[in-house]
Amino acid sequence: MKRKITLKDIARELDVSISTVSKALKNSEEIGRDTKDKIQAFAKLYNYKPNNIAISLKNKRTRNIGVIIPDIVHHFFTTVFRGIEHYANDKGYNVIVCVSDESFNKEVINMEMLANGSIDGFIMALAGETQLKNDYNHLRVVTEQGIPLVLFDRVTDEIQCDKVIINDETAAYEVVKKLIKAGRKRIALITTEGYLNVSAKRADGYYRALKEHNITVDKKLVLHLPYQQMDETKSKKFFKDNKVDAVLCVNEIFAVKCMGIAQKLGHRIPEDIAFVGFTDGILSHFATPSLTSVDQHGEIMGETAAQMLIDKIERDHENEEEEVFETKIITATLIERASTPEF
Amino acid sequence: MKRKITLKDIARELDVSISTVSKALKNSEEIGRDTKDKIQAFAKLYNYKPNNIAISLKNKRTRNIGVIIPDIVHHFFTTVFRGIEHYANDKGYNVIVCVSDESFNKEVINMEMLANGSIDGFIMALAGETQLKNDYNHLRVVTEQGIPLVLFDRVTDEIQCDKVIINDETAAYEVVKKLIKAGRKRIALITTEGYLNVSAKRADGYYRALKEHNITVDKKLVLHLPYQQMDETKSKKFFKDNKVDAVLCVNEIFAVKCMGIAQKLGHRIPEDIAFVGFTDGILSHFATPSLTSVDQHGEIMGETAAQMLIDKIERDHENEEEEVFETKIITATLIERASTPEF
DNA sequence: CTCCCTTACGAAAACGGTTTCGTGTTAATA
DNA sequence: TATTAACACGAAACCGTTTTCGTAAGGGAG
Repeated sequence: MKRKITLKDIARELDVSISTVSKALKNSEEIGRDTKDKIQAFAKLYNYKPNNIAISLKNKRTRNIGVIIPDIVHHFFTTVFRGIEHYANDKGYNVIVCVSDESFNKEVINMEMLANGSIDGFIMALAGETQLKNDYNHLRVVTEQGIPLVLFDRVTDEIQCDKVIINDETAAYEVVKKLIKAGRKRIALITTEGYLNVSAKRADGYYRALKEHNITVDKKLVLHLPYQQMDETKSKKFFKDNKVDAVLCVNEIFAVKCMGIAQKLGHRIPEDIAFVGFTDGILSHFATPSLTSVDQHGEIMGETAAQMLIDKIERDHENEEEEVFETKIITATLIERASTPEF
Repeated sequence: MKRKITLKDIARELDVSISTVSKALKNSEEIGRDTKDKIQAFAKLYNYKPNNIAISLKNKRTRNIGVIIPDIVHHFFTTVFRGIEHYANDKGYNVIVCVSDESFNKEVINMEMLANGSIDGFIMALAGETQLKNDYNHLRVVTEQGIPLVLFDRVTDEIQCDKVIINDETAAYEVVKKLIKAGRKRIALITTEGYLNVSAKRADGYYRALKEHNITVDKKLVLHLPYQQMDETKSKKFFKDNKVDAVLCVNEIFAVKCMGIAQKLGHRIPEDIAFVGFTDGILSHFATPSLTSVDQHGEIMGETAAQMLIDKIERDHENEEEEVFETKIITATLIERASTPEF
């Protein structure tokens, strides 16, 4: 087993000082041609690579960024992650991922683990539980320590930091407007239980569109389902009890599942009921009929978040000017497929 | 901005030595009650947390593990990742993820980046290109340095290390056997182009089942499609040209897409054609009809891999006994749904 | 009073680098 | 020949810990 070789090893073998070796490997002008050649050849021969940890300690920079997301087996979050990973890798950063499983405690523990020197900055989407508790102390602690933080998608106004979100409210508004223009009168909203920032915003857009077109909101047409799982009986009852001609769902699972239920009840899609979902994932493509869906451009969100974070990390080292925080808004786009009439 | 406090800061403030502070915070018997109380109180007040990087440097252990996978927007890999992350987190390890994008070069670069001290061990699934090139030198370099490595799913016999795989061959064999028992005569195989270890094994199982039941293999019934995307015209032609009554697909995308094509051509599923896919993901649940699929138990694979790796990492520190490598085989199970007749 | 053993703490090396500054040698210049 | 600048390199501090070893002070025994 060949243990890794260090500067000290090279110095000893070649009978020079450690500083000389260090400089020679950085091709410093300070070192003579012959000595440099000798050292560089030796280093290459023995495949010398500097130890990242030692460099991190010295520079107080790890070139790692920490990503904390609620779930990883989830199309949108993995898409964002891909964007982050690509951008970060390009810039020479590695990504440490922690999954909060929507749990407040896990989120706190993960942040504390990483905040003690392991990373140069955080990118995260808040756990559902955190949003519910409305407790962001762990975020505050981290930012006060001067660790850059970028929130995406699941954000909060309580914390001053960079943010990347999509125009959820407007996107929902536009979709509902299109449905109204297409002649739909009884438009349902299927959303999550509990408090999720993004669901609430999508609902806002839904309400605004209805109001603007003088459609009175029928509370019966808003169905709340448990997050990330389906309550089959509840949704079946919903479609039996209510006459609807269009449905906006805050995610694609709800949409696809409800399309199935509606179809079984004899409704034709999109003739009788039009369906639109959020999160343009794999399900939307392959559903029957294929689902018209709001594309959140996760990869772009990820890239944007990573760019904002790395900018801040690298600027941090130059000066200590007043902090300015930005919120970037990604524009969602509607991907039209077979579950809606042509708009 | 409160910068992080160090041992040195505490020592200075309380007018004791750094060593005393270090020992006091570890509750060492060496330090007097009063001094310990004083130091511990101060540390708590100022929220002292040791710097991970410094500890890593000192201990030559990072408590990070590196995971390199071909893709992250991919149900199976994220499932495995979830298993890894959960187990690792439980044991106090963090996970650094790199995505090779199926590229040999990226895989090599990522490994080199991480191998220089950033991680204590690797868990990886080989990139498609790596399997094609059959070049595993980067893996060899790493293992020779004494860095533990666990391969999963996409493995190779060329490298001696721990491995976790599923019984792909047997699983495919069993499926095809069931289809034959159910009276199907013309069973097709839809697999990937190029060289993917797992696809090859699944094909082996397919051939073995046919042979054992004296069904002559019809090369026309084996369709090769480009990986992770669909060649629509090619597959449409396939179903027009060939009369088949069952199809085994090496992934669920192929299966769901081909079901759609077959249905459009007027075939009933499962009466005319039965479909079985590999990778029991979200698509299998929501397809119409829902897809009978081989569950690869990704989460268990991930946990198993993480357990093997961490065992090895932590054993490494105890003794330098002869290395023993294991290959653990996870048993895949068939999830029967509506795309097959009842077996 | 001396000797020795605890007790309680500090000095220093080590982990593997980077970087500042000092210095001996040589050659050019006055 | 004396002065000096350029060159080439080394010593040492530093990043934040851990850990070994040394030692001063104090108390008890003889």
